[in-house]
Amino acid sequence: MSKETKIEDIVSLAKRRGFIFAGSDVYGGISGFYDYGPLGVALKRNITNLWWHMFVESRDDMFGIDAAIIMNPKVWQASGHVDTFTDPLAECGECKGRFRADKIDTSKCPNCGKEGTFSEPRQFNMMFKTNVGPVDDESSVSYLRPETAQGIFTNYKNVVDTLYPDLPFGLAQIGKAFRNEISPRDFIFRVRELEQMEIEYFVNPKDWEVEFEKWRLAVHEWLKALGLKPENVHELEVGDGDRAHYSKRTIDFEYDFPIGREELLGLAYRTDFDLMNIKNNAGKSMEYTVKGSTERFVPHVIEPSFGVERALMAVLSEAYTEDEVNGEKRIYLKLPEHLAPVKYCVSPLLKNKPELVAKAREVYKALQEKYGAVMWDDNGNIGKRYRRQDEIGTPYCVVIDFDTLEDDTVTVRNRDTTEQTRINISELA
RNA sequence: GCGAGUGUGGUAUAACGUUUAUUACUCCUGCCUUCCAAGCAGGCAACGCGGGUUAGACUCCCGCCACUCGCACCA
Repeated sequence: MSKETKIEDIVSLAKRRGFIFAGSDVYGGISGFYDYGPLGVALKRNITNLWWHMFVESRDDMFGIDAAIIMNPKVWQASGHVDTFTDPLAECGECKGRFRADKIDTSKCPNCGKEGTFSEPRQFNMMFKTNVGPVDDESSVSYLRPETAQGIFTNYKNVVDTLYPDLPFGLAQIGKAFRNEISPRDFIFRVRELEQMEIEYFVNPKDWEVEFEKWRLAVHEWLKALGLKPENVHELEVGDGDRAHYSKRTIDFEYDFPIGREELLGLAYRTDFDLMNIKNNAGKSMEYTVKGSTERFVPHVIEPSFGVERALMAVLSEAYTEDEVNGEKRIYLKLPEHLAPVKYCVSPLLKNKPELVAKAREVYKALQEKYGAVMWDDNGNIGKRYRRQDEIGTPYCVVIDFDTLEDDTVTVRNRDTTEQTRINISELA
């Protein structure tokens, strides 16, 4: 990321090149929702796929899950979300302070001391409400999940009953969550519909510190794989007063976004809080019996929680680069190859030479079959195509020229260095 | 949700109470082009939405929506 990169530059590029659009754009947009265009989907998928590969497919102790977005409302009562988020808040007309109407004497403002200035209490709940089934009353109310974690906890027993994995083991999930934020801000940083990649890692309580440390290191590996420079990543040890009540240790991983240093992901030790909240029909907690022993306990949980949009925004911020070539401004996305939405762009050097076009088509087809994410471009001149590909972060441009017809070699132009090398078609990859 | 500000093609912008709303880049078509946004010809494309004032509103007024910045919120 260039020092002076502004969020507007990224927003503008994201729209111009088909990465990210305002939600419902043609109708004037809707606050807190964004849509992904062709390039954005590709980039986002590359990120989530990388995560899934890294934390699920390549490990023996991790299992995937995909729970429904709408759950039994009891889930949100047990987790505390219903109570926590239905606070009636009243506002003082004098100092604009907001207070729990059920916790204070609303005849006098505890902040400025004015009397009789409070508004009627209003409900502020971050959960999106909906009704399940044809009846539209209190009995049918449920919520769009405000986090994916509960979908994992509620399936803990199902997984243990079916696979009975050794501890420690983890369940991973990628999915949407919804929060009715009062004021969504900063592009895709704070949104009302978001995607999370979450892991609940179940451990023997005596091992939590060791496992927590392993996860701390694993998180850094992940951030490295995203191409984020270590100097832009910061660990914030969340202090006693600031942690959620159930957490004994939390590290916020922050990133130097163009909007400032903000939270990118969280790593929390949640003790046995979540599993203790869930009881089976006999009122029993989710106990785990260590195989071949009589040791029984409710596992403790370490939760690495990743926001997809924030990862995406960090990747874009890190990759956005402006420099000068021949006195002209060049904008390019220095994306890691494995994240780039398009891996190769194939062009004939000249569009009006049928033999070049035919040969280029051949190469294009071959690469597309092998990699999928390949683009064809024969518009304008070659320099223009390079710049176009630069803006979407395509690492390599392959050009077919007259020599290709003779000896099957092509020019491969590197996005970051703009250097060109001549290689045989068979060596492409 | 509160306060302040801002809304013109995809992006960035100009002007104006009254002809067909300016310009650049992008984009599309054709010509040309033997490696970094060249050139020529043509083309698509905008006054956020609704109401009011007016003979006439992109321009003035009101409401809504969206965005930006503060506050608050971020369990």
